[in-house]
Amino acid sequence: MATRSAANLEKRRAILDAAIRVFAERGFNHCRVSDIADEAGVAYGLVYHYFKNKDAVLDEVFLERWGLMLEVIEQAQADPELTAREKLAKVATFIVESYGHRPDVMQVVIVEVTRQANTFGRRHWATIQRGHDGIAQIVADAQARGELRPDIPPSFAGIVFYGGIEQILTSWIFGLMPAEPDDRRRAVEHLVETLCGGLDAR
Amino acid sequence: MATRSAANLEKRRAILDAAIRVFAERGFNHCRVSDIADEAGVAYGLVYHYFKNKDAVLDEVFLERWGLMLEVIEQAQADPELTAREKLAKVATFIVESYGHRPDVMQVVIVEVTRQANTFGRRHWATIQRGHDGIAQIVADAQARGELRPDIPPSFAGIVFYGGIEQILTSWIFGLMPAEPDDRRRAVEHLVETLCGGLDAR
Amino acid sequence: MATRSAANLEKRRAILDAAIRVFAERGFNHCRVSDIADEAGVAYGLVYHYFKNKDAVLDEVFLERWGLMLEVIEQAQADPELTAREKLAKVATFIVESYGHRPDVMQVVIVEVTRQANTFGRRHWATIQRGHDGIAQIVADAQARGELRPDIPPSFAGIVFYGGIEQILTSWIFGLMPAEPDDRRRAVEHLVETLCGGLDAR
Amino acid sequence: MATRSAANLEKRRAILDAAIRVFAERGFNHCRVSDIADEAGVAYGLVYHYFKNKDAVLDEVFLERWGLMLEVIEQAQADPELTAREKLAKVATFIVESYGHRPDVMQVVIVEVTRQANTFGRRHWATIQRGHDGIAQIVADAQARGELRPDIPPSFAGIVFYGGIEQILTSWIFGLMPAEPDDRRRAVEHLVETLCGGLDAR
DNA sequence: AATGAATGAGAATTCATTCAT
DNA sequence: TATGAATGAATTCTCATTCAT
Repeated sequence: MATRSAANLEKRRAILDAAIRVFAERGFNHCRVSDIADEAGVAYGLVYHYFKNKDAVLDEVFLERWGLMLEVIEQAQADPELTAREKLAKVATFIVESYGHRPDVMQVVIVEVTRQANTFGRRHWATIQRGHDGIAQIVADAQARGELRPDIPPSFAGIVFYGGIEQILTSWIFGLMPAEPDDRRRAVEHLVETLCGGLDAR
Repeated sequence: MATRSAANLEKRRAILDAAIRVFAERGFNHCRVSDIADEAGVAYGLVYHYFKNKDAVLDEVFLERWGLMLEVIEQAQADPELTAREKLAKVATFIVESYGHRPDVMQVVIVEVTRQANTFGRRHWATIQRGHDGIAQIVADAQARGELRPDIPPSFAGIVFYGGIEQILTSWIFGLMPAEPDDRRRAVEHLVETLCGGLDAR
Repeated sequence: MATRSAANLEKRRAILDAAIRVFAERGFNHCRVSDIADEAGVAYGLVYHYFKNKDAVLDEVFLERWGLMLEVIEQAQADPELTAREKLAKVATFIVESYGHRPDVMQVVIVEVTRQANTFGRRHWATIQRGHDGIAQIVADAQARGELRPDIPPSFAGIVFYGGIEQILTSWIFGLMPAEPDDRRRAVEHLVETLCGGLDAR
Repeated sequence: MATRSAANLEKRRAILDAAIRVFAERGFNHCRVSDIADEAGVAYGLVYHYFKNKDAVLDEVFLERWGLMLEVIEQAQADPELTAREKLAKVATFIVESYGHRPDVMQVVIVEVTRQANTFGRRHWATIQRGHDGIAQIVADAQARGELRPDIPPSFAGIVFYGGIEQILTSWIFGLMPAEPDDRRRAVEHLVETLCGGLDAR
């Protein structure tokens, strides 16, 4: 029975993983449900057995990954040991390394969901915002401690920070910038350094 | 003949303006060519007389506006009178005030083109990059003059700057932040202040 | 073994009863086999254990009830004690009271089978006709006895009688006429009186 | 211009006529929209140019014919020269001869619409009822004039009359009774004679 | 007897684009 | 320049049925 259930979950997982691959390769709108099924090696109808429709597959791909990110943001924010810079670096590192490990997943999350302001982005707006808000909270906390300057609205900082990361990943996704391990590490450093230290010469 | 031509250009213009309205209202993918024609008050086929296809209409909406921005960036970059901060503020102001004057145009440009990494964004990637590059150039120039710190790659700074603005506009477009004249002014100030001054307390 | 079998028949019966409910509520074509199973509280596949397919379930619902009606018609026809009017009233009463007791069953029989001339109606045409023929026989017998006029073909009378009842029940099923006990009693009286006595004033 | 318009209407008409043929031959549910288009000799999409969807085609086939019948009923009812029997005969004759001239149309109207209590029948219930009501009005008028007995509710008589005719046509449609010109003439006579004169021997 | 995962055929609908007038 | 009728490719989703366990 446990085996049965596990086998079933395996098929469901296979569909999700196949979806990530074909969504990343062809884009959500340019792949058919049958492409997912073929890639997963299952029958067409099984996709609809496990998912309400094609949208629901993408929803789950997004929510699964975005949920992990939200957890990291929350942990970072709540960690009393870390400075604001360390917290922001931790968040940025997680996102950037997510791309390092699973560029396909991050491509789907960003290209097909968060940047699709008219469709999936709008549907998941609240969830997406929880990410911005978490970053904003990190900033607000640091402002309250006097660690960061108080005259920039935290929500604004959160949006700019996230916008910056998203643009970086977009550049990687489309091969406009190298994304080797060192590039990724530097991206985090530069991002934190830019936003916290500022571009001004000292 | 001149009158005739002017009348023709008027119809062409009417189609473009109508397209902006319907693209902004329903999104490029959710409006039909006939919606554009209806909104413009012209016959279906006339859209195809003036434009190769539906894509070409959006292309032109995008290129028209993005071209203006590129000019502003170029002018700012080349202006020897301005500091880096002033140049960045000029660019940011142009974008932000473009949204103030024509939120529909900017919504179409951002939501339907620059954020559509798989379709229009990819097609116009080179053009979009010219914007990032212009900003990068402003940073590079300032670094060479010792006005900005030299250890952040200018191209990186350009991407983060643009990513930040795009995210701000996206928030405005979807009503997640107020976009009144004062909000827009402050957004520019905060953005420049964040990126140049940094968030760190002094 | 007997207990086992009884338990099994109970499940089978539960499926049939569930089918009647969902067929009546949503219509045969708008309910899935899983709806029947859910309503019966059994697993999907069990429906296919007891029935060849979805059609077979409806077939049985129909045949079960229509068989009862055929028996009543046969009994009425064969009863030497009854006049033609009494026989027709007996048949009409049975149908009308079937609706009184089990409106769901009669709805399914009429809406999903006898009126479906292209599908189930056609399949069960012979069975349905046995009803018309039984009524025709009642008329023919009465004509032979001089009780009814001989110049109306009995088969024709049977069709009109049945068509009249079916239309009455259809009106009830869709709430176009009240179907309270008194309405039902009067419907029988009026039907027999109309067809035998005629509408002409005397 | 008139030619153009006429040509267009011709195509529309061709689609309707083709639909009647394929609906009659295969049944509404068993034919695809492409069957209609093929039969009409037009492209698939043209069906959707002239009709909202497949349902709308059947709706129009029904309404066109049923409208004619309603006119005949109204005329008959309003004609002061006619007796009730003559009025009912006129209505019955129109229906029966409609079948004589266009058995395909009447088959579609009855089999695919009026008998489809769960789908099209329900949608057009109000329109269908106007037919029953018209007949009921004929009966009511005659009762008021003392021409028909007053103790049978006119609405009831209308339902039985219509149910009788529908059942007759259904028998014809499925070849269960001959429907030659003489059969049709006799059907009208027998129906009127049965309902007005009654089956009782005198 | 009982379960429910797995299969895959089938059909409506949309809409960009063409083209005759 | 202007019209809008005509074309037909493309894809989702449903659900009856099968079958391994």
